[in-house]
Amino acid sequence: MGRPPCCDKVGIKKGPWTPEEDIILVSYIQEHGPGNWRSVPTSTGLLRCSKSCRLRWTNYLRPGIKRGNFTPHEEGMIIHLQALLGNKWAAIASYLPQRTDNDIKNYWNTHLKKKIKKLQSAFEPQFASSDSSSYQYSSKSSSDKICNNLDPSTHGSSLRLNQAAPTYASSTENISRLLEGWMRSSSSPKMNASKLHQNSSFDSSIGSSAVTAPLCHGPMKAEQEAGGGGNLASNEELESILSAENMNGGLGWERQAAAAIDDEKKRRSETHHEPPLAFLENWLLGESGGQVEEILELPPLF
DNA sequence: AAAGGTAGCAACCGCTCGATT
DNA sequence: AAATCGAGCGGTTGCTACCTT
Repeated sequence: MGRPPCCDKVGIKKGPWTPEEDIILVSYIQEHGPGNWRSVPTSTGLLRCSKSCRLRWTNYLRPGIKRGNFTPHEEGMIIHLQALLGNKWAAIASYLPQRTDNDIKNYWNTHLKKKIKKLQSAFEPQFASSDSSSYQYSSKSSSDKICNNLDPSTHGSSLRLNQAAPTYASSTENISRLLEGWMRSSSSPKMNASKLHQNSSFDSSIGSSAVTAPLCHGPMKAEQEAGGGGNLASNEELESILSAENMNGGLGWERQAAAAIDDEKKRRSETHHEPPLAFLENWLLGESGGQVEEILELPPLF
């Protein structure tokens, strides 16, 4: 069945959003809450299509979004998750609650993909023929090498890893102040998202956003998105993985992760199944079990 | 100082899916 | 059952700032 475009494209403005448009959009959402995007252009007078309004909100204006440099730990998480999930940016974003899938995707394409390719060719000649867009661990030692060498502080990368935030972002920070009322109640991202989620006027969009997914639905949402249910391991497999992981008690977080990766590699080589994401969830989250602020405070893996 | 090249990122495009009418 | 809508997703594009020559 054919579906008409979200807008008739006549008289629709495209390109970068101006601060004035942002203010109009934020003001409208403050009053009505996000959702019913189709009515936003007509209600606000914005010459934008509904989809553009929604994207602007979810990728840029929505409260709780962290902008600017990615931390080494965030880099590490993205690399690990991309290795296991592939280009499932929304699923990856669900583990990095302050980042949008678009941000992560851009960061991967512009920074990490090159970085990994470079390291692959430098440390593992056998990597050279592989596609860096789907980086896989070939061995614990190689992953360790990569891990160690991804730390921007330990190698003189010419990449502009710490580029300042765009100047436009600073102008939208003013707009973000409009949202202070939402944010003031708590300084914790989890609390912010939770409180927002509790706010009935925002339930519809915030509750369904990828960024808040682990807060509202737990990482299983990412699991469902990435695996679609079809790639999940059986209960028996999960139990064996989890019990094997429990035997690693007392190891450091990084060693546990490496050990878990090793175990999973072995399991995958034996079963040729896709990774059960509960395994990933388990070693990423450890005991925190979805507590995002704890994830973010984990020691840098890279 | 100027021109050309490059990198980074915001935004768009096209598609799918689930819910609703 | 079909049509429509809202939302989500991944890939791609185009603008702009920065870098190099």
